[in-house]
Amino acid sequence: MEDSKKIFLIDGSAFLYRAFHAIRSLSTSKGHPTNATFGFTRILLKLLKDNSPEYAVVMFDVKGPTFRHKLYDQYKANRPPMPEELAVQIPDIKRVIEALNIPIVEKLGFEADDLVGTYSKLAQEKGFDVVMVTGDKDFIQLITEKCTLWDPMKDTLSDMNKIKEDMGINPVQFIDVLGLAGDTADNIPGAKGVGPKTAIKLIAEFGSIKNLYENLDGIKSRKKLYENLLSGKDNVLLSQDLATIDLLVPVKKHIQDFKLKPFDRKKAFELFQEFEFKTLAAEFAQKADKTEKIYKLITTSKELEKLAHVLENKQIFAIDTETTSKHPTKADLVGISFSFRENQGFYIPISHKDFEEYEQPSKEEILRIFKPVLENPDIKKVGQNIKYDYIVLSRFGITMEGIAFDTMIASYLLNPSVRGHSLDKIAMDLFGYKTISYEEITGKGKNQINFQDVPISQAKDYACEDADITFMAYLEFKKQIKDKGFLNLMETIEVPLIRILADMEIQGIKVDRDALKKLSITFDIELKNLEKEIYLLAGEEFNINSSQQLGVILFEKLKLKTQKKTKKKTGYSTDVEVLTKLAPTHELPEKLLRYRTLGKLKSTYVDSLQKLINKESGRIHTSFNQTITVTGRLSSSKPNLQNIPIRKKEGKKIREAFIPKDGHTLISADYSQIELRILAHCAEDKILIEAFNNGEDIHTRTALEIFQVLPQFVTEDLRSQAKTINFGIVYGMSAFRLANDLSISRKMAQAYIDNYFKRYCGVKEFIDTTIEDTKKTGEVQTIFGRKRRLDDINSSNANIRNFAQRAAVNTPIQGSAADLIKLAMIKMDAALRKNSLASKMLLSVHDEIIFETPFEEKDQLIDLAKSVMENVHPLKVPLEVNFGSGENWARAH
DNA sequence: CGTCGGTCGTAC
DNA sequence: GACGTACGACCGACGT
Repeated sequence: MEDSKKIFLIDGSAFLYRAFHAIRSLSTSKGHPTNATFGFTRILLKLLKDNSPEYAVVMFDVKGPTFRHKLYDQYKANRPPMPEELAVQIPDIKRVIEALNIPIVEKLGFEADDLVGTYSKLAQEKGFDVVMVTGDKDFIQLITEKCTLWDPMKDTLSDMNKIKEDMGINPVQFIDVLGLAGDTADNIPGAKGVGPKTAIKLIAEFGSIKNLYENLDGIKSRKKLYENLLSGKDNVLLSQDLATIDLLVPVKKHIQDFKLKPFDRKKAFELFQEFEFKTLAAEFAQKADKTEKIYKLITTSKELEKLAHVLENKQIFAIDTETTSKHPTKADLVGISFSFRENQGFYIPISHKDFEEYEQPSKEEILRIFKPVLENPDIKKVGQNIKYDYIVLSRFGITMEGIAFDTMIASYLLNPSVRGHSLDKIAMDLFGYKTISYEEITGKGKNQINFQDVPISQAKDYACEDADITFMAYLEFKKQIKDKGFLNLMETIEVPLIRILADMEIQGIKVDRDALKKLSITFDIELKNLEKEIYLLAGEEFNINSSQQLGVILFEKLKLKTQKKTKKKTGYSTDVEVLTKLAPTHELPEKLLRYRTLGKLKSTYVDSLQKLINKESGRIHTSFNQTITVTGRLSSSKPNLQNIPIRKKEGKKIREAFIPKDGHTLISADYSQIELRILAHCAEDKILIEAFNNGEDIHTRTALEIFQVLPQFVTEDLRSQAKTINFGIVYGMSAFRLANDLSISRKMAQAYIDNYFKRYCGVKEFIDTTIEDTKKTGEVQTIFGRKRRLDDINSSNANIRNFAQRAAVNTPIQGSAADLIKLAMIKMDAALRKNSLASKMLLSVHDEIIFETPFEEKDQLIDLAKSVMENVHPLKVPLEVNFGSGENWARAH
């Protein structure tokens, strides 16, 4: 049996509105609204993807009077005009539909409904199965055995049976239902007092409006209804006519005209770029035109020497390495690619396993020919995440010099709020290129092969493209970085930092594996015991790590007092705050708190750290990420060494496992109150500046100011409260939160905050003007000109707006601190070299630098670091650095 | 079996 | 609703 053909009749007009309202706000960077276009496009693409229809057409209403207006001059009279924001998107939407090669039908004097009705009839006559795609219930009347109604947004399908079951009527009787009930949205009156429910009941009972009126006496007992129907008869008959979808619109196009053709991918891509639909654009992008590209494999000595010679005579070139691992500190070089001209690339295979028909140069030959160029500081290099290449080359025996630009960092500086600055993304953003993906070459998941096993010819295309696009992106980003005022930041901070971070990663930090092993065992024993106790107290075994299961135990089984819901309202919160509050009422919460603490330490630190000890070096080599945070801070991962515990007793044990190598000591240099000092500087607050200039204890000073007491009465408790407020101010803390943290009333908390701002009026003014300025410019910046856009600051949603306001205040402070410590690292590195010290910088933790120093260099290092770090950049207040040293990180801090 | 959002906890 | 910036372990829902 042959399947009959299917056609989708899409009610475009209904979807305009639904798409418009479903997505609250979306617009291009120029402010052109795109929410409806995006919503519409998404529905359309999903429909096409899920159903792969052979035939489809989109129907639209045409602006202007229809036959219904002639019938009834009040038709749709109460409907407000289409919002301007939506109206301007209609041409855009039609362009998208055209690019997708889907036919559009519209006709003056008729609504989309009538076109759907007419074509539905025509299609069924030709033996098609019809799917009407709409959210409009009026279409129910068109449902037949061969015609169904699908609402893609609710994903509900209505057919004959469903209507019969749900309403007890045949679909065609729905016209009469609408006649009785009317439709407020369309200003169709119907009968007074009769809504959809009553109307359905009546039609189910009487079959039709005609029959209802012929037998109206039958409902005389229901007086009100009877009277309403009687007096509203004219309206009902009119409404019935208005609700009837026209099946005989004189249309020109034939069903055959609705046979779909493939998308015009190029057109669609260009549209999606214009509308800034990044993901969609990426989907529709084309690969770069290979005929324009010249990608060459370089293998023979002659070719290698020629290439090296060409590179030597370039001002700058792009370099990219292919390796055996994503982690640079254990990656071995597999190949190198270069580019120094758009659309060109050269690939040197070095340690591919399968040579195919190619000869592969030896490591010695590569070193002999390329080491001089790569180590020449006068020949500049650009890369995409060139820190990675630097580390890999360093392991290969080449210390790259002359790093001049990094496209990943450029992309980040231009917009730090974007997540991810991969070359793929950059290629898409700048050139609309879809690059060959790593997975395309190596496969993914368990089938992924090592780059060493990638055939050389494929590796060549991939590697050359990366170098080529890096060079192209460099040319473009160089202009943008200069034009937008980031050149100084780039050249004096970010680029010099690359090599320093790389050296720190290469250096790594020593950990005492045995100490971690012992700790793991100790924790494990206590965890096992806690587990037993918890099961006993709970009366059953469950997964303690599942906050969901735990919530059920605590609040349903044991009926403990519920405290709060989780942030996303998915269930009971069981966080530390809740458990602490519950602790006095039951034994279980206490045990859970202990279990959580130990479990966290064991899984996140003790066990994970051991796995990341490098086999060659016996040390841990974190990755410092330079392009992650929105404020300009560095981040650290694999492992994150910026959140190693310190505050609690058990946590300290983990820090104790970080140790110096033989004959060395760990030295920690940390900026004291750097953020508050920056606040003092930016806000030019008299009291804050005075306090820092006098070397006062800032928390004591704040206590004195806001509690209005004499210095001798500032107790440790008051100082601690003031400390909370000092930190809170930088984060935009509310009275609510402060009250909670200090266990005081909200009123009291508000009074503290008011006092704070009264005394530190410069801070108050700084906060206000920062927010005002951000509203105007849409961005904030740090002392060194690092910028972050905060368009949300003008959001109509108070939550979103408040969030942006807090970020607006915090970012210049946190970001400036990041700038300062980065600069300090750069100057420190230079100072170590200049003084020929053997000390190494190992880590940077936001306001702290950790050094590994030979015993005999300790005093010299501290003197040097103190002078360099405290004088890194003049501010309106002095910078102060505290030092600690010891046989482990805990002692050093 | 991988992905992803949610929750929780660690740091500055 | 209510404190900024990160990373990551674990759970559980969901898709393949």
